[in-house]
Amino acid sequence: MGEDTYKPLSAITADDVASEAGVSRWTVARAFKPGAPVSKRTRDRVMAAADRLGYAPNLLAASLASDRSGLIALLVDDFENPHRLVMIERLSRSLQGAGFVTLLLNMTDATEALLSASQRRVDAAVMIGNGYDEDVLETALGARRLRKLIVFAREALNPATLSIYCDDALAMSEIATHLHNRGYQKPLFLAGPDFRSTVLGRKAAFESAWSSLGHKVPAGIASKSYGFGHAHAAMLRAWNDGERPDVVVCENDSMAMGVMDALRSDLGLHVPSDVAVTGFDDTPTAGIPAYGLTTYRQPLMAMADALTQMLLDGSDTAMTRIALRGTFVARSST
Amino acid sequence: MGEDTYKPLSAITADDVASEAGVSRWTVARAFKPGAPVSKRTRDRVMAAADRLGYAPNLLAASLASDRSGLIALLVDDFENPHRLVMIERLSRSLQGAGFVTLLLNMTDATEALLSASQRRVDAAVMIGNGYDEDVLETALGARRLRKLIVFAREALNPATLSIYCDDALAMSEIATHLHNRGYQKPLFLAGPDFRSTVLGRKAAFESAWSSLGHKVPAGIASKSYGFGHAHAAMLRAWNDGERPDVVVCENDSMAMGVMDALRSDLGLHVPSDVAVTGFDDTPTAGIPAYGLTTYRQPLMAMADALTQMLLDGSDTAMTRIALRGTFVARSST
DNA sequence: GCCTATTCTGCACGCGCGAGCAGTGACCCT
DNA sequence: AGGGTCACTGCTCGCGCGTGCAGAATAGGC
Repeated sequence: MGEDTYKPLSAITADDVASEAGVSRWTVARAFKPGAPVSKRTRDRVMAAADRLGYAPNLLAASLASDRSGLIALLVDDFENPHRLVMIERLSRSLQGAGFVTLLLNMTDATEALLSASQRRVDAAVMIGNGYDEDVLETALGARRLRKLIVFAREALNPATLSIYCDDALAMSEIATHLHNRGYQKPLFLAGPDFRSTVLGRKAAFESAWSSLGHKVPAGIASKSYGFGHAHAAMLRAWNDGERPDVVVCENDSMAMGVMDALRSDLGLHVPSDVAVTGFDDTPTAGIPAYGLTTYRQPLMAMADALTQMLLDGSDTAMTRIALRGTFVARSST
Repeated sequence: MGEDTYKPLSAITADDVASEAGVSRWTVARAFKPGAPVSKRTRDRVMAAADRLGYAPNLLAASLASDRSGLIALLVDDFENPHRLVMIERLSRSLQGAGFVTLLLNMTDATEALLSASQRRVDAAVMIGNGYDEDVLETALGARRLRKLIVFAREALNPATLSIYCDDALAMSEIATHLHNRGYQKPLFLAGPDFRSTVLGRKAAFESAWSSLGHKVPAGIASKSYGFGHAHAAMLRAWNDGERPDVVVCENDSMAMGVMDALRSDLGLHVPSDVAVTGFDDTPTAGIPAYGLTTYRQPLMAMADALTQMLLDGSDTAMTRIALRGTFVARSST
């Protein structure tokens, strides 16, 4: 049979292949299932027939019948942050490698996105964001319908919620030590709008690390968003308010770059000689000569793989949180 | 009934709601379908019952029965390019607004990704990339199984393939005119590895526009990828080979930034006084003071909406290609 | 108050496949 | 050769819902 005998795939079912190969529908299914009890001879015959007809199993029907969809929802907010792209890429790659497929949900409304995910019967939902309120994870409309729910790249407040993240305490301690060794005295912490930062997050981690090096508690300001522009504005405001740090420690790279531009272009200062800057994430642009940002790289691939592994094992009962160590990256901004 | 009567969603079906509301299963379905013939009274009763039980329709089963999944596959490659994130965001937002949901496929192998999409019975597949060979779109294993296939942000070679893209001819003509007016004489076009650029793409468009302004055909070089690093290297190589342009016209912003860094940090030149640079896309970082890149913004939101509209109408027979006009953005790099 | 026109509502059937059991045949041992 | 064992194959039922039609209920007209 030539290629022209292909029907639209939607019309070809396991039954067609079965009669083409002279076996039953269930044998066809077995042929397509690795490790199923079929003789090599029939499997070959089935596969040949399937090939001839251009058959591929309908995963929708399979999901319905088996109650496992192989779909993983990624609920993402803050698309302004270029780092999101890296996360998404790592996750989708790791998941695809394990036979999962990624449902990308633009999370303007977390509850709605969770509902949408549950209606598609995803095997798990992964939260990637800082703008959502964690309470929705516990409401019925939110997450109770979901099989599994994982908070990614952020430590969940609720100890019962699974989360996979970069160890901020370790990270900030490395940054603090670095700054201490370089002789900086007056750090200013620039946090995002997320109140969590002051409880669990990087701000708290930095403060604790800096204090334990024998310094007094550093000053801190907050930006209206995690983006470049608001950080830029926040830096200018702080400077005009008389804040005179010798290093600005930022909660992420986007903000750090906003700060650097404010310092250099608007205030005419030099980085790092007048004021140094650190970031977090090691965004692609952080490494370019124009910035040379000292930052901290999250172990994204390891985090993604940990997630995939967790989904494969179903080892959700064992651990509820996985904190991984990243790598400190020193560049010319400090 | 309190919240505690919620069962895992997977256990609640339309039947449960039906008996709770004292109607038949099909009436429940109608209540959830806008515009279906149900009396307001019963619809309200059904919705109340559904609410009490925490019911939401199983979209997997619905897809199987109706043969429309509401899934749109996004096949993406080149995650290095931060511009991809913007595209993905616009698309997912526009599609979600129309009730679709996005399947994100990391396209390392286009054929495999297309197969995966077809097995999930997506309503359409959208190709976003420059690294794939368009031939796969016509093979049986590739696209013939797909209901609809749209090439996004690139003009399809095959005239029968639907595509939605920014009008490169217009764009390059605006850029060329701008450069001409500023008095530049010796542009160098930096293309990506994609051979298409020389036929349909931006390179051809720029050459034609530049020539029609009375100049001779500009010089051109190619980079090994669309990324920052290779563009950086390509620029240095060209310079060492004696190339002395007064402006470098790049196929995208990432490359343009690579070129700027090569010019400034490695060759000690000034932009734009020694050599000017233009990009394409208006990436978030293009606007920051450190670059101030003159570039061209694709009308992404309009492109995304055009796609959504096309999917809603099913107006695929009417048009096969939609070229939209973007906006030229002049900054300090020229 | 009865008949028709119009809503509504209920139902048989099917979407394509998976789980788990029941059967068929082959192969081996005594 | 007969009985048992194991490898393989077929099959019944069901996943949850949509489609199209037939039957029931309601409204309107005289």
